[in-house]
Amino acid sequence: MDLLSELNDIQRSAVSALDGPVMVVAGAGSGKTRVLTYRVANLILHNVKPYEILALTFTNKAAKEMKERIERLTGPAASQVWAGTFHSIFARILRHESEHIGFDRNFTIYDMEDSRSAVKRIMENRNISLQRFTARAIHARISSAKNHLVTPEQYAQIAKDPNEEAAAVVYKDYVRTLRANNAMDFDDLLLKPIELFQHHPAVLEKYHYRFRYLLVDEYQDTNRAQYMMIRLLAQKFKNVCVVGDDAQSIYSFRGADIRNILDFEKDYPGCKIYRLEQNYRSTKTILAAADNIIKNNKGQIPKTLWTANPPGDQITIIEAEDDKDEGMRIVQHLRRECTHRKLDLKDVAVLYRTNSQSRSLEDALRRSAIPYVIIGGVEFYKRKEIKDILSYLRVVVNPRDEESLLRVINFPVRGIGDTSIARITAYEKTMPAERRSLFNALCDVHQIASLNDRAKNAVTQFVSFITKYNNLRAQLSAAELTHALVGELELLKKFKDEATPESLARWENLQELLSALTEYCADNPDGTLESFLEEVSLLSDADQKANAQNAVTLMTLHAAKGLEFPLVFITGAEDGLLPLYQSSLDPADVEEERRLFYVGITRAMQKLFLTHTRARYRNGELTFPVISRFVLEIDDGLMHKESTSPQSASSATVLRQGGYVRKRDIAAPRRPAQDPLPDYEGESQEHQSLYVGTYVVHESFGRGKVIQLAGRGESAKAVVLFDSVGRKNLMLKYANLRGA
DNA sequence: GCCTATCTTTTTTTT
DNA sequence: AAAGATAGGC
Repeated sequence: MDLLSELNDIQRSAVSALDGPVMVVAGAGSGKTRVLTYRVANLILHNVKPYEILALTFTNKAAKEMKERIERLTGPAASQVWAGTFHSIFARILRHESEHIGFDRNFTIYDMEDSRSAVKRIMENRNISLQRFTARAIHARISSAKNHLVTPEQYAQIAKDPNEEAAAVVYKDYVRTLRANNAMDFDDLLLKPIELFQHHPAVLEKYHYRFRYLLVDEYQDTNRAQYMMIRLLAQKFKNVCVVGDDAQSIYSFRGADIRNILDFEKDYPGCKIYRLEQNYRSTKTILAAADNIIKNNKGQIPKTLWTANPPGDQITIIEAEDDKDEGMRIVQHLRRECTHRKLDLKDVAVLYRTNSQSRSLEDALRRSAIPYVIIGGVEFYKRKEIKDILSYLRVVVNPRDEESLLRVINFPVRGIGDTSIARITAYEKTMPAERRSLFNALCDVHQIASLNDRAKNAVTQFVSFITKYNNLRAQLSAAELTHALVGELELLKKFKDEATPESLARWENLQELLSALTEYCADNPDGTLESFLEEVSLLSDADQKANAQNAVTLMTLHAAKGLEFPLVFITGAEDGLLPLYQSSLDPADVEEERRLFYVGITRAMQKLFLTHTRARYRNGELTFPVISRFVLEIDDGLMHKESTSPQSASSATVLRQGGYVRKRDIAAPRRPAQDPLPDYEGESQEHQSLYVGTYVVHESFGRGKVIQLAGRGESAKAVVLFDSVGRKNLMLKYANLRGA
């Protein structure tokens, strides 16, 4: 077959260089997926065994699509290629090699919620103030340490401030707890294989031969642990091909290290480097705008993307009144563009920075009866009623999983409350170490003198319930077992009887879980309950069921990575959202936000819209954003502004000098950075003199400095840092502040 | 032990 | 706006 004729010169070289280290620097839309799939196909055609090839992708969906494409090129043998995410591939390896690292092969995979709740419990046990340090922050530090391959011991040594000292203490306990629970968190799925390979050279050797050829997609978003894993696996044969684009690195917040791509040459001397610079996806206009923006970042690998595509239409900037209006305008343009360009709804993506923005967009689409799918958001498997059932299943599979056990021990309510649990855990502490676990303590319930009979009975019943299903695993399929378990708990009946809209939604969700399991068992005849639970834990947002119906896609900018759409709307192009306020202080963070915006823009093939609002609700508070600084980096000639709606004709738009729209008569002096309360209707006259940074006097708290102002009129609030009592949140209506 | 009403806090992206 | 924490009634 003439595989190579469908590629351009550089793509062909990258696909043809079979042995040795290869890096492909692939700009947006330059056909990097094509290179990856053709490369695998080419390896197979050159008699490399499909099962000796490991392709690590960013999502399970990408892996699945890649395998399908390879299969089309080379035939059914391609199904033996190892393709998947780092997490799912190494979870499989860990189960296989579990005896080497002291875990049982049925270990549970903890998601962030589980991990956080374990951290919280440890903090409570250690009497670490949850006021001072949130479980969330401590867990974030632990996770970051793990991603940078820092052990608890090392972390304790380098801990400087009280935050890090607290985290160090918790980190040690946390590692112990997870081991005791026979559980691993997401980070462990990367860390444990490294430990395994480092401590068991023979095992590593086995995988050197197992995975003779390595391919890594989205290399710019790998973290130190992933980097180390590749290095270990590639050590022997050095057949490693990485593909990435430093301009699209958007995951440093979870440890991704751009150095991995920048230093590839140093790490793999003699490597071949190919640069894909021809973009096949977007119009000249869209590509030029993307380039305008990204060149404001320092420290990029220099490259010039070009395209043979036509110039296409200008980018349209829409200024909406508020988030509601934003949704309506998008609907209006979406309809028009779909008609003019003969596009389907599935050709349209609406992107946003934060998940919470999806609400107003959904409302608008629903009102207009336009079908849509949301990628991510509150995921199905994270909903309470679903997680409760999954927790039961996890306990059935792994009774040592204490997080799940605590979640279900009193759900549905069976009279085992906090007091009983405290008594049981007190008993647990007296147990001999080798069989000490919460579940074993429950089994010993009759020896716990402090427990009353009612609680004892409830515990006995609960234990026999779990034991029964634990034994049934051998006879029933995953779907049958879950059906029986849900039936015995009578949850469907309970939800139906309650008959509130929420409980009916739960009923539906539960039914959906049961059908998902049935489907899973049909697709995977030898799929176990364990494997189902693993698959569910490692699903990513982007793995969500393919867009079967013809519907508009709504998702975050992060989730859009790797995708393309003829028509793209990027919403909330406002300072505070893009870049996000929290990220706008550190220049390195602003650069990452800029790359995120760049990723969004380069998703668009034909036509791009950028929307921003003059007023937006955020966390229940009305804010008045200005247009994103990133939009102002685009050349004026590449965009035009959608005329303002009639009702806002009098609005004073804040623009940079020489901006792309100039209302004839706006004088609107740029409002000072330290803004008084917005005062459009003349409300809140009484607080006109209050600014961020001014000092005020409160009757009982004394003198303080205003550090934040929010809301207006009746609901106006201020955050004040008092000399005596520290930070306070005050309602201006009641606070009675006076100037100092 | 459990449920409800009422604060209080949060305020990002995710395998 | 929504989730979480706390307090008080049954």
